[in-house]
Amino acid sequence: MKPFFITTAIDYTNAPPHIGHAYEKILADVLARYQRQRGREVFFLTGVDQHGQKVQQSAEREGIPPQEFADRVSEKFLTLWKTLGISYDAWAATTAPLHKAAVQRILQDLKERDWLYKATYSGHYSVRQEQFLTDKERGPDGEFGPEWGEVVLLNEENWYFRLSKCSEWLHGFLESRKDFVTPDFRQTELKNAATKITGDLCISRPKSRLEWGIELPFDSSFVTYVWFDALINYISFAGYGVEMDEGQVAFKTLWPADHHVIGKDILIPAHGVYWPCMLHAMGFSDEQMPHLLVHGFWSLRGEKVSKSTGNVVDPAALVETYGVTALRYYLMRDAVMGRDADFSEERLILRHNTELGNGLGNLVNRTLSMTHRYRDGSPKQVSLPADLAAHLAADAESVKTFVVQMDATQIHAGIETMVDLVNRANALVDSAAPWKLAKDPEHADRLDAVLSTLILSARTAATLLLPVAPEAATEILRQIALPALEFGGLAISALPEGYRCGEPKPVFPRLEMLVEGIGDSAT
RNA sequence: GCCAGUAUAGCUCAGCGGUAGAGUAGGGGACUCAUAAGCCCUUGGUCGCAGGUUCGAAUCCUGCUACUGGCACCA
Repeated sequence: MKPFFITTAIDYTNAPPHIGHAYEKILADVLARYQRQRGREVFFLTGVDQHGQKVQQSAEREGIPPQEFADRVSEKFLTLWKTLGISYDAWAATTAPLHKAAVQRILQDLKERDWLYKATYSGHYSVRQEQFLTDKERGPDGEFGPEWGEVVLLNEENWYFRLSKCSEWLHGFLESRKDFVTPDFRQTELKNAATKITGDLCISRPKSRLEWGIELPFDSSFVTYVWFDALINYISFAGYGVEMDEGQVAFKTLWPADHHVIGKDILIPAHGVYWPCMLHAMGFSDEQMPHLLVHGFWSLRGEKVSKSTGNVVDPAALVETYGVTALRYYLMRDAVMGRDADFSEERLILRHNTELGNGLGNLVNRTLSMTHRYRDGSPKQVSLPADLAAHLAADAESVKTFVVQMDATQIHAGIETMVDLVNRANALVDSAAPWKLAKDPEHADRLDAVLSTLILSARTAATLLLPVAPEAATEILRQIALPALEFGGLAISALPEGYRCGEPKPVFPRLEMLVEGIGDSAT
């Protein structure tokens, strides 16, 4: 089977990471970990977009070289991904020589096949903002507002990609590949929008305006702008257009990407129109087109997260306060794939304390505690009575359901399946009442069977939690002294020979609400 | 303006043609292995509004309202 190839958007190194960046990477990480757990080889690519005007401007403001500025911000992302346990296999930094070489090779090839041409654009240009203005920027009076400063009429030469040559192909493609985009309502949106996107795509900036980019191989007075730099990362870092050496993963075995995980803001037109058209122009067939997994945004108490309102949530601070387990669990649990979600620390704490602490954590704790108290950690091997066998059979069904849900990228649903399994196990503890069984020697076998069943259920629950909360799930497995269950393996209804469980210790300490929330800087 | 999405219990959401559901929060009870957790029972809703189709609609259709988003020749 082809390796599972998953990418995220590469983050722009102009501003430090916020909760949305963290969410996207955790999302991709959970899917990557899940696939590895299933035994599939995984190539998980993430990275940073380091070129561009804003980086150049920010660096100038601080009086340092753009590379230094980009590296500094990149470092913040790298640190955060380490904190969050993002298990990426490759790091796509767009200033890497390998990437530059691939971009230039692709541009040269497209130029030779007449996909690129040079043309002059003339329009209103804001000297202060260093950008061309459109009618959208005009005020109600039809004039450009004072925020643009001096506006001049300017002619500028640039290189263009013949996007319009692809429009017919794109429409056909979106018609035939119904599952190009997940969720499907995004594909509908894309189809409607794609028909309105006409004209060609400007892919360059004159160096007089922007130096911080990859030089066009056939015209040294220009750098390529945004998309032919950033989007190419998905293939350049997978080995496309790069000289192969020993350690390089062969591009052909990886492509196409199983998921480009992106936010809804960059679907149209970048990933939904430009990217497939670029690939098409490069000679990729319809079968070689990747799949887009589009996620929603997090708002903060119903408000859009934005720097101007100061309600940006710093993921590093959240980890500091609540721990990586609670954050990863909450973000995956409360956001329905593809839809927007509202972030609140109350809910983060609620999810953690009820489902993880009271539910799973307590199940593990009480199970191990009783196993030690009544059986010195080693339940005797007995054949299971019908009710307990049925309980384990239900667990096996839950695993199947989980696999279906995770394969469909419905992570929130998968977690719910885990929670259901835990609730069933907790109910079993009460209905079987081991503390009563322990008082009567006649029920000795029954007690062994119940404890074994509970340990096996806890193991299954920890297995399902593993992709979402690897640290905590690993700790549970350590305490119950069993390896994770293998997906697709046969249901196991017995503990191994000579089994002895470890000492229980709370894995999910209760979280308390702080008087002042992290996102409350405005108050 | 065009195109979508959402509107169901205080909160988060599921149901998508056949007598209103889950979790959580609130109330009550029995228990004691456990992170005063867990278990059982229970109070909460004229399913945004108005029409229509149907024997029957939260579920399909039409219109309206509110909120969210995409697009509108942004190089």
